[in-house]
Amino acid sequence: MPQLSSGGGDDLGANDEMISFKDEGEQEEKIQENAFTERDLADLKSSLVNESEINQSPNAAAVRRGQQSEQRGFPDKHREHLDGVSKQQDGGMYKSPAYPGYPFLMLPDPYLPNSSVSPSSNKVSVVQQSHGMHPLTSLLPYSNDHFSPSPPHLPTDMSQKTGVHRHQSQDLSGYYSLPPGGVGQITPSMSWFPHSLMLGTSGMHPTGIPHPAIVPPTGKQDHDQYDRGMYVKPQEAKREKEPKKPVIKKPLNAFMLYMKEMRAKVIAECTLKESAAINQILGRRWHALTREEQAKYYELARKERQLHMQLYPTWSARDNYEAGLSGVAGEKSKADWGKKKRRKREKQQDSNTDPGSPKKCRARFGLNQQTDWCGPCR
DNA sequence: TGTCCTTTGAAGAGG
DNA sequence: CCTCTTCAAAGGACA
Repeated sequence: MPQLSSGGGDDLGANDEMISFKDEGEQEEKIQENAFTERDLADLKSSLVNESEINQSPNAAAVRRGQQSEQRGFPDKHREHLDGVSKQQDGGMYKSPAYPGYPFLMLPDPYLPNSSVSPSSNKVSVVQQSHGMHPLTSLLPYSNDHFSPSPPHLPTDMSQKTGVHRHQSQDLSGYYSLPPGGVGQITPSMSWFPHSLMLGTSGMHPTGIPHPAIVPPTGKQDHDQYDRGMYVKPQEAKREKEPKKPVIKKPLNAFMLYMKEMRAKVIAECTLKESAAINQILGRRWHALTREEQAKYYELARKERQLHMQLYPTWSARDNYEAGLSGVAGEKSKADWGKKKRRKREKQQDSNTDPGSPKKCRARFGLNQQTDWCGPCR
């Protein structure tokens, strides 16, 4: 139980990860530049990044405009910020409006179909609705009962914060989607409540909790049929009559939360729809965020994990390793999982022999021994 | 129809 | 303990 055992130390992420985080940011950026030969896309991406820098965090933008070099310093910054957040939690973390697009808890009611409030801009809300849900609907609480407005494990000042943390009770939410029309069923025994207030009264517990993380083990468990398991297409309604084990999905990490919120905005801005490209943009934007801005997501992710753990104390990420791709716990799925695993390993090996696998060399030798890296990686 | 792509972070497995 | 792998979201692209 790393999350719990680490308690407050868990905070916003492991420090050691931040090291790799730094590497990624630096190296991947270069990779991306090379990988994306399509000029327009590259331009679009860079423009988006710049734009986001300008809009969201002028400071970060200024720094970043110097580009990659500053990213080398980011990890330190980030590490600092993590420490700072975990120990201080205030340090301006939410004091600055530097990130106006983060009113997670400023939403009057994300479930209101025509809610005009959007996380970042008005135009985004349109897109969000087109996605069938408000990106921030995922931030609605599983149940307020599971968390007091000011959980003891959190710094006390967190609950005293204005803005985001002023709504701590809502903040302590699940980040699983809850589309407006998603009063659908998760499983025959589960119903989903469209409004967070309804969740608030719940005695939702692992046995019968309609939790957004729970999705039916369909062949394709996530994308199509369910958005975080929350809505059911007509055909799915039939399928779900068959008793199946619900699949509890992993809690979203900080970056995933960020992606969920910002994806619609990026899509709206650039009309790109390809997730791979969008994710690249989001990845760069993520790096462009100030530590305070990132801290919000780390904090949310931490709460998400804690809540997830409270709701599903017996759940383990390993469950989904094995339940795997099909979401069906069984021999077949295990076999499929093995196949995929094998495929990925093959790919890894290929990329190993293949020039240009920076991650490999970086992971193997570390940043400080770049002299040991192969040429392309260097 | 299923998988890949692409991102970061968390967590589990294995050496 | 460290490294590697998988999964989480997303939707177009592709075999």
